[in-house]
Amino acid sequence: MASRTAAQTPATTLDAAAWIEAAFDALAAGGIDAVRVDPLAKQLGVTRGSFYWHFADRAALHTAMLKEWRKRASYRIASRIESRASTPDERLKQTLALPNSTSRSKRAAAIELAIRLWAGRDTVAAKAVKHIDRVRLDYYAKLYGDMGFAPAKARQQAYVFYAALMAQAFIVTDQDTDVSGDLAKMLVGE
Amino acid sequence: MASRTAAQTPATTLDAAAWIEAAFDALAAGGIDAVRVDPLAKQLGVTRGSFYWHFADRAALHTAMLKEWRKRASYRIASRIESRASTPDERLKQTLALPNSTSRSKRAAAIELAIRLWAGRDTVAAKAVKHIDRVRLDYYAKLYGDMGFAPAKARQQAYVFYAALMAQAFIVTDQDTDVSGDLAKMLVGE
DNA sequence: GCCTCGCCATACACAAGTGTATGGTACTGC
DNA sequence: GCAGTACCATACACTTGTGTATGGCGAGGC
Repeated sequence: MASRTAAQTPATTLDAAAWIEAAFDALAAGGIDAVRVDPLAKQLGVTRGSFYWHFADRAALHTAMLKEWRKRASYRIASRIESRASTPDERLKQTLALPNSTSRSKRAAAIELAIRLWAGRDTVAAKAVKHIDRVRLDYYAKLYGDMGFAPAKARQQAYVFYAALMAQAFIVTDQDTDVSGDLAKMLVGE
Repeated sequence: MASRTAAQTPATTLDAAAWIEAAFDALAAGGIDAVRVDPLAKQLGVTRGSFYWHFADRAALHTAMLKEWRKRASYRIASRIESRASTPDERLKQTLALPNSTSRSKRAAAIELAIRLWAGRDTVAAKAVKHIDRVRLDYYAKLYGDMGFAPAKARQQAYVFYAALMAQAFIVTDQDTDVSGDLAKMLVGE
């Protein structure tokens, strides 16, 4: 639908990926209802004619966003599983130590929020969230299992770990009290 | 602005509180951008004429919602502090055991999500979230302190507790795996 | 029994967004 | 060098929402 003959993109033209990227910006800013064709076109410097070339309608963009989100979230986990470079507890600590004050991380947090709110009224979005949550929880549980925890206990630890990780994105503390280090000791270092 | 001569409400007429309540429904369903005058009027069975009697404009409703949310969230914590009926660990367990599958709890969770997403672009909403998060964290930290934890450790425990509590509302697990009991043992019962 | 006032309906002008139809342009392969 | 095609602009009809201005209607006060 949006594949040129060669793999080149002349930088003057747009492809579906550019629309999706701008759509994620809008999603982070104002939820799924803010993902509108006209504002996106203005931000991209084109008209709606471009959009309706790449997508059938607004709903098509929304489903494409969900697909892309699933792909990225799954890929991120998969690539961590592949890179057998460190011990499981170090991996958990590294995950907790991910920056969460940059604009990039704030965008990701807002996207997580928006998609979860979206999932409240859209079954497709709900399925995507449920799937990704399972992938992540399975991964964390596996790491805790590798650390020696029994399966049931590892799952509980994974849940609390995941909760703390998400909370860093959602809970607004005073001056970003550096809890990541404390959390690492509590949840991993023991 | 919306006070009758007597405190009676003839049940045929509306007051600002009814609008705010419907606004929270819309907020839970679709975020702050879904809080629109016309759809609210249709749901309430009246026209916009009623709305612009009680509120100056749409922004006035939004600020009233924030004020109401702050009031309720603060009141909930305050009333728990007042009711010195049980031990701190039992209070924490009771908080974790709150139902989270009912439509009422799902609405509350969606409101939390929507307001936090809203806070990303509205400074007033951000202040409200920051304030409520501090109130809640202070309360949980106080309970952990009463349990014997040192202040710093109590704050960390409170953070993880709050994170797990919020995660129950945000994370979508398979068949509502009953983690609340396990969490209580992990986070409170030791 | 009128008169005020709280409350809501109606009507209007305006803005923003959707989808569609159609035309234009630049690059492609042959 | 020409036809085809990928990509985008333009114009149109339609829908939804905002705010405002004004009119109506019922319940009490005097």
